[in-house]
Amino acid sequence: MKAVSEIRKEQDREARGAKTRQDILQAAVHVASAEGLEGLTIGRLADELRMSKSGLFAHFGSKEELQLAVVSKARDIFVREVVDPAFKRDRGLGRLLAMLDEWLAYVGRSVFRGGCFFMASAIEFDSRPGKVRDLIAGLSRSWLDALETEARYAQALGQLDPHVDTAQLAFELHALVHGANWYYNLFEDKRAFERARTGILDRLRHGATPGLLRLLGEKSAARMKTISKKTKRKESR
Amino acid sequence: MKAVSEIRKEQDREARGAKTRQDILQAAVHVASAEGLEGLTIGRLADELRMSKSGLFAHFGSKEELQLAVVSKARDIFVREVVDPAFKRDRGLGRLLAMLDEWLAYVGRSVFRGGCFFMASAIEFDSRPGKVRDLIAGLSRSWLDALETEARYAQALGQLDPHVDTAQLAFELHALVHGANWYYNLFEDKRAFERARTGILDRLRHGATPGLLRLLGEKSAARMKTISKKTKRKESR
DNA sequence: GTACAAAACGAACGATCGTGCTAAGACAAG
DNA sequence: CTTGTCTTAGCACGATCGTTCGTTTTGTAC
Repeated sequence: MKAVSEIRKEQDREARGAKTRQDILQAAVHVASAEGLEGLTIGRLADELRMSKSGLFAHFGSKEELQLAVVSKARDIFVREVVDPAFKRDRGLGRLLAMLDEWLAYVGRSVFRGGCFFMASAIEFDSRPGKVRDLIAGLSRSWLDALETEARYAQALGQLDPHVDTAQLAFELHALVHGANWYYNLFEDKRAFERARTGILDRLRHGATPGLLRLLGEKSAARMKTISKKTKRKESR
Repeated sequence: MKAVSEIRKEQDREARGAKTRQDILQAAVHVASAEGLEGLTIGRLADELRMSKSGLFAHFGSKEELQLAVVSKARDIFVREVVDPAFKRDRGLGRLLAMLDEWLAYVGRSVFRGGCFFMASAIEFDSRPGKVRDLIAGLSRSWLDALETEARYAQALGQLDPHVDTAQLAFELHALVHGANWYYNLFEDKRAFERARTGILDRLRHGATPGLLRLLGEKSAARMKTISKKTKRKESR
């Protein structure tokens, strides 16, 4: 057992160290998104933060622990940028659409330098067993499940045809955003997002119940205005 | 100008060296698909082939040249494994479907250890300017265009509704295979391919002309047998 | 003030990176 | 056989990798 004062002291220390740790992770997450989790280097990171290699290293103890911390940090950013805004919407079709829209927007505003952090790290680690891979796979699974869960809510709420295979739907919606991330980052072409959104709306419209189809139509029309107005003319060359 | 004999001699040398070069690239392409093009290391590769680092290095002159050669080699393999089989089919919907099927099959039989080589390297290099990135982007563009071209043929042949936006269609088909590659390699779950194929057939059916819809239905039924028979039971848990 | 613990540092470890430089071996031309 | 060219090897370079170790700095408790 520790005295109160000792605990107090430790908390202060931790708070002080935690500040540095967060600064490190903030920088690390952006380096990793551009260079990959394996390309992320302790020396390079220390230089960027004007710290000593050993001082930085002491916060994590091993490179793998650093990578795990970076993935967790990326998760926090993803939650803040995508999940939280979307979850302000009511459950069901509205939230599902918001999740996809926020996700596309987060790719589009390049929250991470190298596109969606999790798509990049998933492909980097998918054939590299270990804790890092497991963590990435788990987070990816959760997000995919969250999409499917929302589709099920939409069914329960009568917004989506109950005959629709929600796992299939989640797979396809996910694939469309994946495709947009790929297209946008490789070709630097913002049309990727229109394409993805068109696909998403088609998938959702396909299983929408007649009553809610109008609702969806309104929503989508309102949202599409922002993006597609300028590019629509370009497309009809 | 060179004498005939000199040219003859050089060709022999080249042929001898080219054999070694091909052996190197064969190994390199598989290492790169698992570890990434940047993770591919000259020393590691030399060990694997029981060559000296410098002897191997002399074939390329720089790491970037090696990477470029590896990407070209991967292209050759992709052509042999996917493009050639698909292009035996007649132009139009048949070939388009064959391209996607062969592509999925090539991902499924893990021609490269780390999933589809080009998806992995595209994401690795998309935020890393240089010749390698340009080469990958060019090849990706060609393949995407090839999909769209075939869709246009399908329209010209009356197999596909001429109102369908072929660029949009190609984007979505590509995204579905992309999604399957991601899902399969991350979760090691072969259902990825059923999902992708279901999505692909939905996309094609959507714009199919009434006459050819029956044809498509037959084709898809014949092909689906092979894959989904065993997994269909698993799914209905 | 002294005592103590956490945080950060500096220097070095062995390993490996990409890349040169030089020489040995293989083989064809004269 | 000599000569020249191409292939492969040997060796070393400076840099950087992840990691360890002992020390110094910093800030709080007494």
